[in-house]
Amino acid sequence: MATPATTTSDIGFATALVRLSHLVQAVFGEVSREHGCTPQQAQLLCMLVPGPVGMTELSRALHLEKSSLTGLVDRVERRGLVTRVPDGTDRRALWITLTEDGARLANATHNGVTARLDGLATQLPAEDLAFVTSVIQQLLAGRGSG
Amino acid sequence: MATPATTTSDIGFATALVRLSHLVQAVFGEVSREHGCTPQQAQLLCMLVPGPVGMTELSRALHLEKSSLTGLVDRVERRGLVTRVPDGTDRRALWITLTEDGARLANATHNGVTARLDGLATQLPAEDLAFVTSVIQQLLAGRGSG
DNA sequence: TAAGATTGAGGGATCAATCTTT
DNA sequence: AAAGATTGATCCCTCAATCTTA
Repeated sequence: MATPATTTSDIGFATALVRLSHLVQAVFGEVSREHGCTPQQAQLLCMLVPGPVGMTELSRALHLEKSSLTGLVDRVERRGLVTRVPDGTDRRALWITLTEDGARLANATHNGVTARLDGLATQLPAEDLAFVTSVIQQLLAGRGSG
Repeated sequence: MATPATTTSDIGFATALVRLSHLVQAVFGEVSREHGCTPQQAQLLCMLVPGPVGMTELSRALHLEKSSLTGLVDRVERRGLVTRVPDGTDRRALWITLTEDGARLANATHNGVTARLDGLATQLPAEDLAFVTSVIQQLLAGRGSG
């Protein structure tokens, strides 16, 4: 396990987390913009890759209020990336489904974000990378991973 | 250096970063709400603790467009947490200054967020914490630090 | 009553255009 | 023309209230 040289400005753990969070958000935003959509729209599309999902489950998965999701689906549907499909048995419920364009965009942005984030760690020894990933998982498990 | 037990669902580095980012954002939001403001307002106030700052420098520090900052300062000024002070020599420029209420809120939220994030790592051995912090710093240094 | 979804008000972000001062 | 700041249009979020269906 390599010991990284401590830089002159030694920031605390909390500050490091806040800055890292900003970096991740920035990467997500950049990649999405390159593909002509917003990061929120990209997140939504990626959730739909395995198959159609209902509004309620989507709002839980994306940690969004129902009303936020309504607006988000509105805009993404307007762009022709998803469609609202009525449920056969429950007339209240809707299934959000990817169009072909939506599926293409979902894959492109997911691959882009993953590549860019993994690319941040190319300088890092493989075992350090694995260790940090593992520690982060522990932190997430300690809370609701929210 | 302790080796954390690998959990059954072994997620990748990129996914770990995205989830961690969500967690940090959530903590920031919770603490700010407990203190009666939004996370963005809290961030702004914290920047002003050392002393008054100009609009242009603030927008750089917060990674915000000038227009976003105008609106943010508008709302925070309406709440009596900051004031716009004209520059003596340049009649275009403004200095954003904390009121007493603003300074109180800035300190309270900063301490709250730091405590909560540090609290996430209480289960972690001290040397693991230091190592992870150091690795994150390396990642940040590799880019523009977000 | 409860569940699924939408609407409306307000805070927050970007982008493009604008206005004043330098 | 360039710099400091604001305005307007659009997207995104929360919260509270509402409408329909179960």
